[in-house]
Amino acid sequence: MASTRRIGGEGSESRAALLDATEQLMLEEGYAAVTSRRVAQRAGLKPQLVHYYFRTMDDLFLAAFRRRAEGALRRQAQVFEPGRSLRALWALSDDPTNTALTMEFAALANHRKSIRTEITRYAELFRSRQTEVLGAIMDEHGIDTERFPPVAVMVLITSVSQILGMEEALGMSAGHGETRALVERCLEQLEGKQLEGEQPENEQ
Amino acid sequence: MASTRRIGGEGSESRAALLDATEQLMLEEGYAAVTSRRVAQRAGLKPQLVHYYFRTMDDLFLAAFRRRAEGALRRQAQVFEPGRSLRALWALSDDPTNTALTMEFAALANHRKSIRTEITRYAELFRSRQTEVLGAIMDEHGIDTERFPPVAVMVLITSVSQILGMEEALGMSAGHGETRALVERCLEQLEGKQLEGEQPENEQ
DNA sequence: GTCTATACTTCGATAGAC
DNA sequence: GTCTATCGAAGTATAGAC
Repeated sequence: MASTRRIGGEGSESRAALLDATEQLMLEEGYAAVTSRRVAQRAGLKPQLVHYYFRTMDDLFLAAFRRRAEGALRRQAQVFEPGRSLRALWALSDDPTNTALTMEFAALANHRKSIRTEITRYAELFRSRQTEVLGAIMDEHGIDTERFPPVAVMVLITSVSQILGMEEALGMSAGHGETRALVERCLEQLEGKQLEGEQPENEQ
Repeated sequence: MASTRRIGGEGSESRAALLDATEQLMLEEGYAAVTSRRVAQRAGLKPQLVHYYFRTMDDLFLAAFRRRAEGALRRQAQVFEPGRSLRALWALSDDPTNTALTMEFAALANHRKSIRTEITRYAELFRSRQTEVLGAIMDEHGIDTERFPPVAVMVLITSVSQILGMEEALGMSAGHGETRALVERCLEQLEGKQLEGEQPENEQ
């Protein structure tokens, strides 16, 4: 009971609206545009409600990030249940909204310690789960996981999709078509032939 | 002569100090920490000098970015003169200070139009020059540039080095060792044997 | 080229009424 | 749970003296 001040309802409608507004602002104008006044305005509420529900702006960012991260974890778990496929793994990484928001949160984390801790925590959780799935897929396809450690391949996949998303958000496109085509060829090749001993040109 | 106000010396010592301070702040605390007051304080000057040399904060950011970009272009030109090597290309991409600053400027560009234009301009210039060099190197090594378009390979290289740098700035390291080792193996293999027709496992 | 002084805006956060 | 009112801090930018 540090400071006896006020409360903040969890399942509130206004609260959700504030989180939505936060995401929108981050996507459209960057995290610096997320101020109590602007978030409230976007949500059709008064600025003071931000502090009622979140106390500090850091808390708001944290809540927004956690909501996204938990959603992504759930989506990830769903996608990999039925028939685990490389393509699903790539599609999940390549979601534009996710890549843009991730980059924005990463930039934010550069100067907010409380957020940095949470981001790295979730990021490593993601990576370990994704690596687990990827390793299984690679085994199924008979890919040499000594030469191509799943975690390294996972870093490659994540890197490419993140940068493509980020560059596209900036309006860049040079080389993107060729890159996506290359990725596509690799996926086709891997999904087409299973359990062959030949050396694959795939890099994903 | 839009607004007849004041001047701003180009080769000034204070000006350079302000640009240095800007870079430091961006690296240490993110672009949001770059305010006229804090930049001046870091440079041991008065806040008003920022506006004397740069008029607006956007001008300051632009000047800082251009200085970096021009330096990088010069460095790039130097490195590729003697014996163009894949390793040099990778090392240039993998410079930690550059990757961190690039990400920070990219984040900044998300909500400052004047900066976005300049960043994409330079980024596409970089990519085209790097692709040119990479294409030549790949030809020398007999790599099939139909299957692996140089520009796509360049996107891969850039992606991996950028994300590794960004994650390391955040304190992450999961999979980095394995990824660097994988890149290293690819470089060795490519530099070791030239002009062989066999299908290479390289992904760079 | 650098300073003092200052106008104006926006921000985070809190107190207290309803 | 939402409102009015408000404090103090920090931001950008400009005018004008030295």
